[in-house]
Amino acid sequence: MNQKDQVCQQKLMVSRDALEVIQGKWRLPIVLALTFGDKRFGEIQRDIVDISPKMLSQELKALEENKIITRTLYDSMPVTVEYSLTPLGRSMKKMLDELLNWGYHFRKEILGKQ
Amino acid sequence: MNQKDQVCQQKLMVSRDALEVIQGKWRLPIVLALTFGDKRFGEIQRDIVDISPKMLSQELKALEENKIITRTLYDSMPVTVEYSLTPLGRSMKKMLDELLNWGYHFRKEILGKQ
DNA sequence: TATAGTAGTTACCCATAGGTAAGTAGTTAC
DNA sequence: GTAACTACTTACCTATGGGTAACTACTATA
Repeated sequence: MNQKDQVCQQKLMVSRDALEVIQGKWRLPIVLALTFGDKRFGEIQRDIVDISPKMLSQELKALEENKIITRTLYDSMPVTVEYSLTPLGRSMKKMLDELLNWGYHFRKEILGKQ
Repeated sequence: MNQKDQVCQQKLMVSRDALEVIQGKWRLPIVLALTFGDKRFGEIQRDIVDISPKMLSQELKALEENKIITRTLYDSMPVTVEYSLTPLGRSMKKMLDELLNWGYHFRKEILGKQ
């Protein structure tokens, strides 16, 4: 295996690890919503209008397990819970920005939106 | 709805469009492999060692439909087919780079690899 | 007492993403 | 004539991602 192939293999491995974390319909949207500031369960649900509480709860848990978000419970009445990005979560910003950049481009070029 | 919320909604829409194209286990790895140069069916299969011919064929078709790759048939003996990135496909490079950057970071921080 | 708001959970179902294994078709080389 | 190379296709199965609807638990307020 030559060096080019080795670099290719290495990148494929890394992309695999990364994809495992951000796979699915909802994780990136949730992280994206939290880049606009810490939010409560209900707020995220109002942002991402068609996510069900089941999926939101499930995906928040997965993101917390991967150290991308933090869950903070407040003993207010009624109880509120706030989700915020960890440093690792905030480190996704550039990636998200480039995803959005490409997304705008794709919408314009292929979908003809805007 | 204030301006911040509008920007958030807009970005969520765009991320959704983008995600629909790159969703799944194999599409980004395929695009990544092709950033190293045009490749034949069998070459991609050898790069991405655990992809089945069925999935590779199916995902190549999807990527072609979304104008991200091109399929070129050569009348050699035996017939060979080459896949290459379109300009739209090449425009994913920055996004892929940032995904990999984040992936390296994540591997180091959380998975403790390398 | 009932309604509404907080943040979920639970049970059930279905579509589809993806895996496995075998088959197709044409040509070349042994 | 059979194996091996090219590039797939087809049939079948299963795991899981995701949807829907209803329910839980606690408190405040009307």
